[in-house]
Amino acid sequence: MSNSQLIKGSLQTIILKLMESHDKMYGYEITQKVKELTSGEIKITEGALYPALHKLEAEGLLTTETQMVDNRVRKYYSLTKSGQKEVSTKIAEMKAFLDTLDKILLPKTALDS
Amino acid sequence: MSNSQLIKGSLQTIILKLMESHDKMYGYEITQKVKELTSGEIKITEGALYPALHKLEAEGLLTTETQMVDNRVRKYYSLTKSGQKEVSTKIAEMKAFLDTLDKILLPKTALDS
DNA sequence: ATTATATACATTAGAATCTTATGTATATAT
DNA sequence: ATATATACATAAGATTCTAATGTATATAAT
Repeated sequence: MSNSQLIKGSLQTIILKLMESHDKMYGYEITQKVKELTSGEIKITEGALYPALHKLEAEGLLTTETQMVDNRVRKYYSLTKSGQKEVSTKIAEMKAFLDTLDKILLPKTALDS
Repeated sequence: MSNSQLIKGSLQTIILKLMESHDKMYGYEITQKVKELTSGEIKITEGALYPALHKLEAEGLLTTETQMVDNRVRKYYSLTKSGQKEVSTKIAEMKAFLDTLDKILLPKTALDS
């Protein structure tokens, strides 16, 4: 993510969640999809993306298959069974954390607006 | 934060936001307040807290005054003018990021529940 | 008496995750 | 000939965290 270093650690969750609605995706496609979905507000850099993909593969959450398309290599990633479970876990963890964070960040006068 | 390493970079925002509703706070007090507000779900470790406080002070967002209480040293932190402005900025940035994140993490069938 | 816990500060080693820069290679548009 | 897009990847350095350690006082428990 090239912009806000505000929140680190969300990249894995983003990747896994995207995979949930796409049978397979390759790295470059992920960067473009995220840019498209967020109107350019989140830009995933290669230096963050590829290590994250390699790690998710090493952890058994993603598998790969390489294809040649237009004389260029594409490495497609897909969710494994384990990966499918992990998506739900990671999303739940993030929601829980954000709910907890709200307890601090929301003004006590929570009935505003 | 002892639990989720999911979200790094939110500690500064947490500290500044807490300061907004407390004229002055000392380090240990912050750890207890956060634990209390989040029912023990977020535990700030000293290794994260003190460097963060020192950095915020170095950036001119916090000032300090030391007091002796019960024969123990307490270092009180307060928001500077600059710090007061920065709270709003940081909160706005975090909200913006979370809104953007939702574009990816929320299922397309956004009308669900 | 001694040990554990609470209060209160702080630093350090190591891990994890990011940015920025660089590298290789093909294809297309200017 | 150059820039941009597509497509992979690594490496140096920065930042931010955890876990461990250190110092010191006060109090509660055994």
